[in-house]
Amino acid sequence: MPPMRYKAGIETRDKILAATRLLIATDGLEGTTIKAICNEAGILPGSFYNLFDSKEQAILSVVRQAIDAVDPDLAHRGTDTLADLVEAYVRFMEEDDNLASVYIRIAFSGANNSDLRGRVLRHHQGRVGRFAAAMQRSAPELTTEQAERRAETLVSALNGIALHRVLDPDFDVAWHARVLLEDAAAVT
Amino acid sequence: MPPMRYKAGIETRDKILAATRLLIATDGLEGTTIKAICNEAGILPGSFYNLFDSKEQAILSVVRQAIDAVDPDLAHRGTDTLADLVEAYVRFMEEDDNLASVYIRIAFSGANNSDLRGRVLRHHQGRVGRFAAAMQRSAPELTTEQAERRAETLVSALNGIALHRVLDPDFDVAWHARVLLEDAAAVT
DNA sequence: TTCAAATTAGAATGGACACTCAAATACTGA
DNA sequence: TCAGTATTTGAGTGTCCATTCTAATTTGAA
Repeated sequence: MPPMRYKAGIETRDKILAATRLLIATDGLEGTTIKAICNEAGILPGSFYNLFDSKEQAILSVVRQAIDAVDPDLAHRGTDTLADLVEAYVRFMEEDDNLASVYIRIAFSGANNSDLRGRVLRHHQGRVGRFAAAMQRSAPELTTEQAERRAETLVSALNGIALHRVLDPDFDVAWHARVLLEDAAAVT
Repeated sequence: MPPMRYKAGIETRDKILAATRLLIATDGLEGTTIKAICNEAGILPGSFYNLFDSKEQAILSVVRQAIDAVDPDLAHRGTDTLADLVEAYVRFMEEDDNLASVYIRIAFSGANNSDLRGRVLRHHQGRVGRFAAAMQRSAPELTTEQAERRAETLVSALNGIALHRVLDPDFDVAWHARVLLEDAAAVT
């Protein structure tokens, strides 16, 4: 595995990642074979293995992209409202179409693979934490544990919405997400 | 494929279905191989193919069981409240553990297979319809379309909860489902 | 008890898959 | 231009999978 010194290698690597991303998003993990990736990228298996040690490695790269894209670092400021967080998720799903499908498909299809599972679970924890913090900011009477639990409800429900959209591209994510948000807000 | 006249055949068939159900629930579709099924059922491939035409057929049988179990025919009376429907779903998930996991895993992992996809989608439609009807019963000011949309939100969100539980068996489905229900009820 | 049919055993087949490798070609710094 | 390394090629390897087949065994009705 020579270390990509020439332009051609970098371009091929990008083509491979784009192909992998597209395939996971549209066909799921089981449809994402080396042959399919090479086909989509317009290369041959030898080239793939010149740049990646394994299929797993390419998939992990794409998953990392997806996880990074779910909540942009805006959220780190610690001043976002719940509405901001939900809106960011909705925007991600609408704009970063394929990456969003990757995120959802991996979170649940690939849940048996230990590497992927760990990565996704850790990310989910952080995500719930951020939602909980935002809830407490707007409703300080909630204990941390109460906020965590309600945040878990909301995040899981949002994932359900996102999941539905993977199956039905016309599903109006923005509308349904807003309903969940408003319902939750009306109570707290 | 001789037509199961003897007791032994029926027992073997049951063992195969139980093994398939367990494997889909715990390992997902990709872990459900003929070898694994035979292993779990304590038989050999020859016996499997004496009773089923294909692996697909066994899986479809299990999926049919799961779909039938999601909402027992109680719901057909057309007098259920939203709370009844949610409670029935929660009970299904808590009592029929493996079948519930099968339902969720198939709905999303197997979403590429045309046969499974059609079956699951059709079932989902009916399910949303029943939730919408219950909503309209308790809030007659809603138009049919409004009720349908809100029902879709709730059912998707519930599926998100159910999905989370497949990944984390300790997830408190009943509690989170109740939160969703109450939040939705508080608004309408 | 007997016999035809049901059931099981278990090796064998063919295809798809992830991955390897040696040879050919393309690139770029000197 | 040229040498040396990056990159591509495409056929090949071994493994695992679903499925098939034939011979053996078991069943139960008469």
